[in-house]
Amino acid sequence: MREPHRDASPSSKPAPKAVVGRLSLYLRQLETFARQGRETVSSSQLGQALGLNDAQVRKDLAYFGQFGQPGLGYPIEDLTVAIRRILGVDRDWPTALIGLGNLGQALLGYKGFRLRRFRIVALFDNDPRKLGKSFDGLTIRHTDELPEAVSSQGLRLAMLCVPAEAAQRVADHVVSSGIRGILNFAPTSLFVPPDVSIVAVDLSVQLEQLAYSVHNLLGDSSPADDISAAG
Amino acid sequence: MREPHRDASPSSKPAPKAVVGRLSLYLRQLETFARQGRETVSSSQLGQALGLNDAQVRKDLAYFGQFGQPGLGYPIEDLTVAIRRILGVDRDWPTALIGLGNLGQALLGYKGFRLRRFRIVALFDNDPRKLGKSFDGLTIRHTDELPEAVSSQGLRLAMLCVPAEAAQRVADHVVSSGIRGILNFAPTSLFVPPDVSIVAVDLSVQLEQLAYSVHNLLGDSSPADDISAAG
DNA sequence: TAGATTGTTAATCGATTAACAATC
DNA sequence: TAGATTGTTAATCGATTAACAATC
Repeated sequence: MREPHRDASPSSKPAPKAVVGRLSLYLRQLETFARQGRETVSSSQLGQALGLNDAQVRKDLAYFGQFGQPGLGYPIEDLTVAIRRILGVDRDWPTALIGLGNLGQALLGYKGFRLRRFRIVALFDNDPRKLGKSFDGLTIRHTDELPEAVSSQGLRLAMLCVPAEAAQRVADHVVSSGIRGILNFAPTSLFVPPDVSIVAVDLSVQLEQLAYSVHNLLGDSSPADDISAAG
Repeated sequence: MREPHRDASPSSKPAPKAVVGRLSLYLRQLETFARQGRETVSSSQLGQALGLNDAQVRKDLAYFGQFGQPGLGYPIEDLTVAIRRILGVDRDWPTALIGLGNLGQALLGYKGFRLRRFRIVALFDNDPRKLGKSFDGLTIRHTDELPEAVSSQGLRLAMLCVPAEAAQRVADHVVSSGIRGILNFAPTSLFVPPDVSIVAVDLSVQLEQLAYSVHNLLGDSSPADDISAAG
């Protein structure tokens, strides 16, 4: 048996957003290592698997506590449990899906979310042709019914897949219904109060970044021959 | 008539990745302004619409040339054209979609890509049950046929929607087939040669970031009452 | 013990913001 | 002209990497 780690938040500094993003990557990689039957991992091994510097791995983890043992590395099982708790993915997240166009319907079927305990338990759309239809055992309701659903179903997050023109209006309604986190798939910037979190998934922006680098960086000159990693 | 801007790349410094990402946001906002009939915009107006600092807007644009006029701001039409050219979205990008599970099928139907001239013109999947099936007038082929398709169809980008376990293997094949840009939807880190660009779209990581901030940042303490923006 | 590896401080690097002369 | 706004330099802020004593 190992000693429990000392403290889940030893320093008072809040973790930067970039650190939290990497925490998700660490979790996923640790799960992969665990499936391979490994029991410990060093910061350099974990970093290598993700294309990150070993010092960065140690520093990131140190934001949240002391999880490793000098000379031995990090216990995979314990660290996995700790990161799940830090991220808040050690419980279910009842989630509303708003907007059932192409993308919305796909997200509904996407297994990656279920795996991570994000449960889509309510569907909303204001298109009269869609109201009342069912997907996956869930009936599409009008967003007027959001506040009721938030309290009766304990909704905490919403995935927003509505057209750009409607996004801010719907977001305002989502927020006033009591939801505190929005994953925004609409291609537009949203403004929300500071006690609401928002994460933008901007597919066109990401494709444009790809186009830029293929177009500008690689067409003519080519850099050194190392290897680059990306999630 | 206005003077043309002086140079599309006046400084020798390469643009940081973050700047390129914001360039996409500027482009989208400029298109919105243009639809509203506006002809010029100042850095502070553009920044405000996106939740960015005005100095940052000016500095970002200055990486690529002199587009504005002191006292007047930026001409929307000209700047739009310039940014499209810089990003490389002033032309079609023939794109392969690899992996036609839930997510892949949804991306095929997603109109946002077409709007931006990313054309999905070839489908690949190695599941025997899917081979030969058609979507949207395109027949699903085995990835063995990728090299041929790259040369005959001029494919330049690939969207990778295969399971995590297969992703690296398929990516290697995609790269050896001559594709130079990958949009990776598989929840795993990929390693590619330095002359290949890769952008990760990691939905679970993004949802976990959302869970973290809802869980940790907002539950207890709440910060000041300004407003935050996100794409 | 000797070798490995952590947690953390210091050094480096890069990105954002403020300030302002130049210019429309 | 006076007011507005750019492009750019300097100041600030934050994030990454290197280095190393402490520790298993």
